[in-house]
Amino acid sequence: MIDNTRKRKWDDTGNMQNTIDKQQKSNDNSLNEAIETNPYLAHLRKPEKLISGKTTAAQAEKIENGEINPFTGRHFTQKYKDILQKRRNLPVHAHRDKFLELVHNNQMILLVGETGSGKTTQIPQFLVYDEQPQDKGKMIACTQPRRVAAMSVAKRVADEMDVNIGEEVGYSIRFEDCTSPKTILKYMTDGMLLREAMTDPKLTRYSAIILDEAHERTLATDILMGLIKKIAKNRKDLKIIIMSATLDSEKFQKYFNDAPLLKVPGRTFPVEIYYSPEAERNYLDAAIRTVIQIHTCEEPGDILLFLTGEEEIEDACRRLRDENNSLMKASTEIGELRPIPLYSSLPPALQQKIFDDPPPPRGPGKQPGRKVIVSTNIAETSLTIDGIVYVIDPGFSKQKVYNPRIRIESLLVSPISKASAKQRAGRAGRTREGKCFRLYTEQSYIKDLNEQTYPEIMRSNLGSVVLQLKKLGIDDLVHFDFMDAPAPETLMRALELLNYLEALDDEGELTKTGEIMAEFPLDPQLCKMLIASSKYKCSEEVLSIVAMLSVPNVYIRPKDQKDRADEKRRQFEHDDGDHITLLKTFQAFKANHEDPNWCYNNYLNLRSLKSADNVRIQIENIMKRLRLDVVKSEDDKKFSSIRKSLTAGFFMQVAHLEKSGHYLTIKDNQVVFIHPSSCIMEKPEWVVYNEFVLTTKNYMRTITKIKGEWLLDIAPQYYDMSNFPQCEARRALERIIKKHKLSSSHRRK
DNA sequence: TTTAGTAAG
Repeated sequence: MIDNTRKRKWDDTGNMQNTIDKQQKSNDNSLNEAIETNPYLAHLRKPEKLISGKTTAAQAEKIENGEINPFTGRHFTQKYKDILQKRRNLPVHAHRDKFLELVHNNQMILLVGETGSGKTTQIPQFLVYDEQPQDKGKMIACTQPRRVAAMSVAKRVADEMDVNIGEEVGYSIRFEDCTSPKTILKYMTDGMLLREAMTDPKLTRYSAIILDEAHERTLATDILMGLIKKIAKNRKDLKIIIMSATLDSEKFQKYFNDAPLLKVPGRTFPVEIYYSPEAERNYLDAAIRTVIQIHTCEEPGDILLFLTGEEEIEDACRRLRDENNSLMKASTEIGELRPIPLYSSLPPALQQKIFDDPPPPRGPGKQPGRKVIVSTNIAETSLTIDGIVYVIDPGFSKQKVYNPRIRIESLLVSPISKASAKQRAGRAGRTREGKCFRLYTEQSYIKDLNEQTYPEIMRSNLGSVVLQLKKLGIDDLVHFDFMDAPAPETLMRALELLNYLEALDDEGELTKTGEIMAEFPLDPQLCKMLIASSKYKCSEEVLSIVAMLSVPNVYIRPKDQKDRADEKRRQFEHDDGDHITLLKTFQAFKANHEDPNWCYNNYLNLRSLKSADNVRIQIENIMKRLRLDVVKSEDDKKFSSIRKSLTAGFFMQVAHLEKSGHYLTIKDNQVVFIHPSSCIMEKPEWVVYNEFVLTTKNYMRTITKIKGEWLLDIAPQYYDMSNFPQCEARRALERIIKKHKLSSSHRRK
């Protein structure tokens, strides 16, 4: 078979005479010469060697343009060659030499590349050709904030490099390690790299680390930045590249010791911004009005409307459907307006609808229809939708806030930042020129919006983070080099929690228990509960409960079928409380062989349950590795053992029933109520709760009844009467102590 | 008598 491409190649490098001349030069070298020049012998060629850390774009491109894949020794495929041409058109390609020059002369560099610049796929490859990590037995890591991104980019880059995914190019995310000893380029979630740092504190297996999407400032990215900065001092051979879309470059440069900054333009279309002339009283009304205006007056093109939450989104969709019905009745010309909701808890099949084609015109020559996607800020970063031409931005989103004084994380509808507003507007310019309607005044944009959203580390409970940092060997948290330091009070709260859980001793040193706890990808309270369950011999059951507590709510309750859903849920309920209900639900799911129909009929979220199953397997493996007993409890003691384990982890989240009939939380005496979703109907004297939610009232959600004496037995360090405020709970506990002393002295007699 | 922005380990 004559292969056309090879034939052409022969003619191109052509020059048969030249080849023959060369072959005649020296008999000794003739074989080598032939291998070098004869394309039919190309597979015998040794790939041209690049010198690590000293390559130029031209040298690297020559190899990329060649016939043999330097990483596998195989012939490049036609598919590779096709993709290569497209890669060369990416904006980042024009900056390859500049990038290499910066990498050669600096340990750390910052790279800002707008959407469509190709930075996430190309920069790691530029580095692979330059670093030659395989010769050093090392890898290059590129982190992503999200699992899907790590996975899909890795697959794309494996194609681009003409290798099999999981071999030279791989990825590593929770539940899936798709790498091999051959791997030289590894995409991974930022959290995963942080996990690796716990066993390999200097990250010795990497010769270069790329932190991508740094502007998102996830908890893990922030910690990694501090950590890597520290590692860099002791590992001069480690290259570090911080990449992001829009980045507060001055702040980043200052933090990274004035590292040089490379800017790469993106490939997007201009978006025209329109502001409201005056402040809107009700942004939801204004948003719906704007949708209708666009639909009736503007050119074809889909709309993306940002709202704050599920309920608001469903409500807006309903109203838009009504509006559409009246419009269609009023005119036969106008196209259909089809609202599509989008938020994370929506079942995947419904999420897919955002990619459907817009509705067709209602007849020949009539106006086409239009999709309007009504979304949370999931569409701001996590999901990109092509075909959006109009964006409506009311300027709000739900954001997590943490109040260390009352130790509560809650969600609050808050104004977005300028960075967020720009990101939202950008969503209109992905396919062609677009428009963004901001439902606030320009004045308000300039004066009221913060430049950047507060990073997560400043808005979160840091229990887990502090445990991880301790495990990473960071002893002095107060002086750890955070880009933005969390509030001292937040750190104090975390240290206090870990001390009470006996993960840290009074000097703040990690204890043996703390070492074990840090191994689990769970909140400290859940870790403690698991460890205790081994002692109380019910770890099989507690494992399931922990897994169920670490996934999104499994109980589905559609607005129009509440009663039926509640009735179905009742079959799993147990008098001891909601934790046991979770256990029974999970057990029923397994007993029914994870059947999707069974889930559907019982109003259970299949996705959540499957994910609980995955978590459970992972946690069980960690327990076995740490030699913690995984045992099934004896039936007669089962539920009290489980409740004792719960108490061992959550003794700081206890409420006591007062004579008034209200619950007060322990020590800080907040009035709290049992969440209406709880299966507990009568009011037990003592309850532990999993979380505290602040809505119309202060609610405890997912609660279980316990006994006062357990608190004294299991957590004497917290229930120390010499350090306990006066209150009914204290008096109740003192009565228990007295009774116990009495009965034990009776026994002694 | 009623919540859930997003993501990660």
